[in-house]
Formats: sequence, C-alpha cells, structure tokens
Amino acid sequence: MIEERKTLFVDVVLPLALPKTYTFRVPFELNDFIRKGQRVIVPFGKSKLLTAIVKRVHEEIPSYTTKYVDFILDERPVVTERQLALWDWISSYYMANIGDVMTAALPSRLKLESETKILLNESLDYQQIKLTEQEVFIIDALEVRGVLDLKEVGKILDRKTVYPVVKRMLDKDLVYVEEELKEMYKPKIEKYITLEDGLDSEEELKMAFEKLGRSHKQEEVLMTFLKLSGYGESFEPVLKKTLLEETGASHSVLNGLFEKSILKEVHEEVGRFKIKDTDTQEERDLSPAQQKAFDEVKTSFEEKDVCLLHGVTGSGKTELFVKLIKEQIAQGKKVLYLLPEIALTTQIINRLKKFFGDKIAVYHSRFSPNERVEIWNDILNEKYNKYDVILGARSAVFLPFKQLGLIIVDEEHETSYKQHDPSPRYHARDTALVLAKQFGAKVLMGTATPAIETMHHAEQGHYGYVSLSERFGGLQLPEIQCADLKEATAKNKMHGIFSKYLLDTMKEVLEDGKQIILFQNRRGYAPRWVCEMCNHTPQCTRCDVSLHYHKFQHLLTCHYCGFTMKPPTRCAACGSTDLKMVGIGTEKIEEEIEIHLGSKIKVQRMDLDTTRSKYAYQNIIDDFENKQIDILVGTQMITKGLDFDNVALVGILNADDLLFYPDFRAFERAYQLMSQVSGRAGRKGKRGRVIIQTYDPNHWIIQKVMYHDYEGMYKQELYERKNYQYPPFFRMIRLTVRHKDESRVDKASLKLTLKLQEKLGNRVLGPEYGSIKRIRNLYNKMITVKFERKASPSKVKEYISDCIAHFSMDDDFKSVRIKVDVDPN
DNA sequence: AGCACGCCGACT
DNA sequence: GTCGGCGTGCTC
Repeated sequence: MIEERKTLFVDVVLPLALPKTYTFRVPFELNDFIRKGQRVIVPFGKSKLLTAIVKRVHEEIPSYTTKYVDFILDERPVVTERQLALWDWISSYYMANIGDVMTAALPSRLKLESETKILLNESLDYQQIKLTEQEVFIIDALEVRGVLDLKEVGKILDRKTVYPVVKRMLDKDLVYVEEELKEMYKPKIEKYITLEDGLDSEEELKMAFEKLGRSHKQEEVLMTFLKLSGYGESFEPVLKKTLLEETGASHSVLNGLFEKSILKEVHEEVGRFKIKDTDTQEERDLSPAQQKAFDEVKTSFEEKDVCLLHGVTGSGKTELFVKLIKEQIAQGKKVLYLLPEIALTTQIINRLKKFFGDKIAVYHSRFSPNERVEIWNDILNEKYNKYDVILGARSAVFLPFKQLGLIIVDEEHETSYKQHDPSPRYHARDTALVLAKQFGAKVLMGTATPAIETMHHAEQGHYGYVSLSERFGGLQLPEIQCADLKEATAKNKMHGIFSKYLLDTMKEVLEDGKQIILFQNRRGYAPRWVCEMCNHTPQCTRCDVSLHYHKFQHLLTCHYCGFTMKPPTRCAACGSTDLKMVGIGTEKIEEEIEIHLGSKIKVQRMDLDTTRSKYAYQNIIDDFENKQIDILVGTQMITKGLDFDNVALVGILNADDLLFYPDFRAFERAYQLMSQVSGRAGRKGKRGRVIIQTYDPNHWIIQKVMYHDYEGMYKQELYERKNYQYPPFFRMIRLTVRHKDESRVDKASLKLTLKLQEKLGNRVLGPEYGSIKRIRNLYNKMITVKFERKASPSKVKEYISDCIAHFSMDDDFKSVRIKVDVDPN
C-alpha cells in the first residue's frame, strides 16, 4: 500500500523586527522530524539564511509560493509551547513584533546567521582528532584565512546547507563562533597566588614550614599569605600584587616558595574568586515575626496566586524566601527568583548560594553567550535536574521552564524591571504573573516600598498582603532629619554643597570610626563646563543636551548617544576663554569632602563610571565592607539591597532633584528612593541616622519619608492618581514619533494625535516634546493615551495599531518612526 | 533588520 | 556621460 505523503508547512518566527510569522514548506524527508519549538534554518530575502523558530506545523497551502526549510537544527524543541505562548502574550500586550520578542528571549548563541563568523580553536591539536573530509576542508581554510563566515564555508564545501557541518564542529569544540571568542579573551587576567596542590591539611602545611628552613623572608611571606587568604576559615587565593605589597618582599622570595612547591601562581579572570559558593549554610530559625509572616504568606497562597510581602528594610525577607523555596524544592518544583539589576545584587546571590549551592543558576545579560545557552539547555533538559532555583534579572522570564512552582519578584517596585529601549518593552514583574499563571505557580513580591499599582491590587484583594514591619533583631528604623538648605543659605551656614548640620554630623560619625554613605541623584546636577562670559554650555551635536564633564578622563560626554569631545579652550558662542566647571557630580563631591574634611578621609565614588567593568562594583562593595573606605558617594546604585554593618549616617545631598521633575511617578519614586537609601543606615547595634538636605523640608513626601509613613504616602498618592487619571486607575500607552526633520515630526505627531482622538477623544494627550527634544539627531514628540482600566486594552491597542497603519499610508510620513510603549515607566 | 531598486548631484 | 547618495519597499 502506498501511503500518501503529506505536504507540511511551518509558520516560523524570525529574529527580525517583523510583525508576523512566515510560512515555509517542509521537505518530505524532514516530515517526521519537524516539531514545534525547534530551530530551523530558512532562506530569507535574496541571500540570507536565518535561524527561525517553528511556531506552527500545518498542512494549509498558502496562496503564495513558499521556499523550503533548509535544515532542522535541533532534534528536540529548544523552545517550549509555554514559551511560545508567552512570546505571543508579550507581543500583543506590549505591541511588539514577535520577531523582537524572539530576539530578546533567545540567547544569541542559539541564533546562527549567515554572517556568523567561525574561528579555529587554537588549543586543539588537529592531528590527534578524527575529522570528516568536510571538516578537514574547513580547518585547512581556517588555518590560512583565520576567519570564515558561514557563506564562505558554503563556497568551500560547495553546498548550500552548511549548518549541519558547522553545528557538529561547534559541538565538538573544533571551532568557535566569533562572539564567543571575544568573551573568552575579553576578561582581564590577573595573577593570583594560591597553595600548591596537596597542601590541604595542617599537617602538610607544617611540613612546608619546615622545608623553609632558615629562610625568614619566605616564612614571612607564607605567613602573610595565609593571613590574607583567610586560611582556616574561608580560603581564597590572594592577588599577587597585594601579597608583594603587603610583605614588601621581592619577587625572588616568592619564586623560592614556588620552587619548594608550597605556593603556586594561577592566572584568573579578574574577580573570579570573588564569588564564594558551595560552602553551604544551615538555615537560621525564623524570628517570631518572620514565622508569622511566613505562615500568612502560605495561608494567602491557599486562596490567591499572588502575594505581596511588604517588609521594611532589614526585616529579613530573604530568609523567608529561602524557606519558601525549600518547600517548593521538596515538592519537586522549580523556583524563579527575579532581581532588578543583577550586577548590583551580588550580595543576594552570594547569600542564596550559601543555601542552595550549585543547585542555583544565575542568568542575566552580563553573562557570556556560552554560559547563557548552557543554563538554557540545562533547564530545558529536565532529566538532568541540574538547577532548582534560577536567579535572574528580567530576561530570566524567558527561560524554558518546565516545573515552575513559585516566582519571587524581589524589590518588586524597581523600575528597571521594565525594559525601556529595544522593543519588546516588557515589564518583567507583570510578565512573571503571566508566566506563573501558565504553570499554576504562585508569585511572591517582596519590597519595603510597594509600587502604588501593586499595593492597590493588594488592597483590592487581587493579591494577598503580608506585612513584616519589625526589623530583624529588633533593630530600629533610622532616625531621619532634614537640613533646611534655604535656612542654611540665608544664615550663611553652607560649606560648599554641605550644610553645616550635615558636615558636623559627618565629622562626628567619622571620629566614631563609623562609615558614611552620601547619595547624589544624577538628574540635574551633572558637572558641566560653562562659559563665564555668556553662560554657554557645550552641547551634544546630535542631541539637545548639555555635555557632562568627566574630570578623570578630562572629557565632555553625552549620556544619550555617547558622543565625546575634549573640553574647549574657548567658548563656542562668544569666544571667551573664561570657562569653568559647575554642578555637583559625584566627582565634585569627592573634592568637596577633601576640602572640608581633609585628605585623610578615604572616599570612593560609585556610579556608572566607576563600575563599568564587570567586577568593579563588587570590588567597591568589598572595600567598603572591609572598612577601607570611609565615605561612599554614589547615585541610585547604592540604594539597592546592600547591607553594611558599620554605616552610621546616610546623607541625601539634594532631595529636591528627586521631587521636582515632570513624571506622574516622581513622588512615588522619590519616596522609594529616599526610604531605600535610608535603610542603609544602622544595621547592627546603634540606630542609624539619615540627613536629607532640601529647600522644602515641609514637602509632604519628605514628611512621609521622615516618619516612615508608607501607608500615608500611598493614600495621598493614590488620591492624586485618581484625580489626575493615572495608573492604577487608568492605563497608559505612550507613542513616540521620531524623525530627523523637526517640522515633519510636528506635522506627523499632530496628524496621528487627531486620528487617535477621533475615537479616543480626550484620552489622547499631546503631542509634546519630551525632556530631550532631539536624541541621536532624531526629534521626538510624545503622544500619551490614557484610558480607563475597565476599558478593553486589546480593543484600544487594536485601534492604536490601526491609526498608526493608516497614518503611515501618507507619503510624507513613511519615514517617520513610531515607538510604542505600553505601561511606560 | 538587511538588501535591492530607484531617482538626483559631483566627477572622469 | 557615470558613480553613488540614501529614501522606500519587501522579505514566506
């Protein structure tokens, strides 16, 4: 009997900014192998081959002629059905192209493209490995040319489908993809000293000392080494540089120890040893307050899927999380633990690693593509059951989970959960709710200062609500005071940027041997270069902003497009040579501290500039913890989940910058930020102090911060939101119209607004320029749509899409780009 | 996102 | 006369 062959088609998602899926025909011989969720190689456009994800397999013959699927990359799907459903949700809710969602969701290593370049793995001896004929061809070519892209590989092999070959070679580690190589060689290598292998016991170490004989220098170096490495407790290799500095010994002394096989030199990526893992920690009993909260969370989960844990800073939310996670693990379920900006939260990672050892995986965008695919695959192949807990930043919601039981959203209020720039502009907290729903999993949100929206959901009974208002160990909340800058200025009591009150308190605290954190908001007071004659400030050539001055590099830079220039010697406007620097950047604060407190005080800045490298952040934290720094000066960054024991004072240099800027969330954020910063003061023993410098000490937000009155802040703010029709009562969608021609932006945005208003009426606001009129040479105007929460969001979105489509038909506006941001921050 | 097709300025 | 500028449209 002849079985009829089926003609199969697949709808695939392409990793491009395309709104829809594309249909390809499946070659008969692949009929039995094609599966939803697999990666396939498809020809696209004139000469491109792309990695696509199969979204649907079907037999519906399209009205157009299709191309054929070139190759199936995977035996089994790499994207689960649930993930595809989540992609769809994100795509429709956030009005993003499905292709953009794929780009964001899939680790780059899973996306081979025809321009992907491969390089030889130099560390292999090819003579020793059995190679196929094709592999020999490619390796020979690579030895001559160094790099080949996949098209070139195709030419060498004289065939179109090169992926199977290349993929096998990648799997066998014969070759690397170019970006992986970059990752491999990018890390700075530093020399560390550690004990020679086999010197594990004290016995053996004793023998080593005997071997030294009368060499006092060597003995001294070894002793210092043991001290620095924390021998006996938490042993860690010591930086070679540190050891030599510390002992003042010459290199030859160290060489002596190498020769005697006592110490050895290892070359490691900077900071590699900083992550302490595997020394697991026994969990501590919960305090009565914690236990009560824990029980309440569990009770709430019996009825509701989502619970808000409102716990003041230092109340020990983490321990509670740990206990909940353990329960999930015991039931064979996995847990996703979301954090706002993972690079800033190594402390939490380390703490959790102590509890879960290597059953915890960390996933975020700073990891190399290799590491990311590894974690992806380990989660996908549940039979390995490698990880129980996934700790990650927002992109971790895209992992191929199988058995999710609980999602923890830590610091739920953080705005960095919302992806701002490339589309999809998704909110990881809200996406996590959808993800949890797919699994029937629970969501626990933890924060000391819930977002107004979240609190409102809790109040409405959509979420459970558990409060943990007692700080662990009976610690008191810090005492918060204001320094009235208006008064201080009038009475001539300002010392540069410091009020006399703050300065005096700082002196007091330092004399006491305690540490200080100074907080400076970046907004507004960035250091600039200004002409004394005409007040002109150098501007970015591509954006309508003043350039910021970086003293260290002596450069003016644009924070929007990255443009840099040397500070001019004469004013571009009037030609004067009288130029000066103004503004309080963290650099300036550093100088002022030196002026007012002397140069002996050790100050460290912590901002985007000083933490650019992968481990710089952790190094600063460590130094501060080890009391090598007296005063830590920083921006937002220092507010995030850092626990220091010795900080007696937190100073907020100018609170007004936080308060007065045009954004409906300004007050909420100011409150969150100030209480978050305040929480850094006083951990063990004494009550911490916080001094807020402001021109308006009676401002209601400042008052709420001073009295730790979240409840009051929430009520007041909710009232305002209701009055002015903002979230949580109204939904918002922001459209940005962009073009390099200013008048065209004006006309286009007006036309679009009018079109939108046809049906939405006064729910459409704008168009108006944003705070920065021009970015990267593009003028941008914003239109905001606000609509009632009870209205159908999908209908409104559909209408907006129609308006945009209709508007783009106009010849004048074809090149005008429109960006859509649903639930903008 | 690329890439080709297509219509207007400074060069041999 | 041509080379090439980037504006616009399409990709199963």
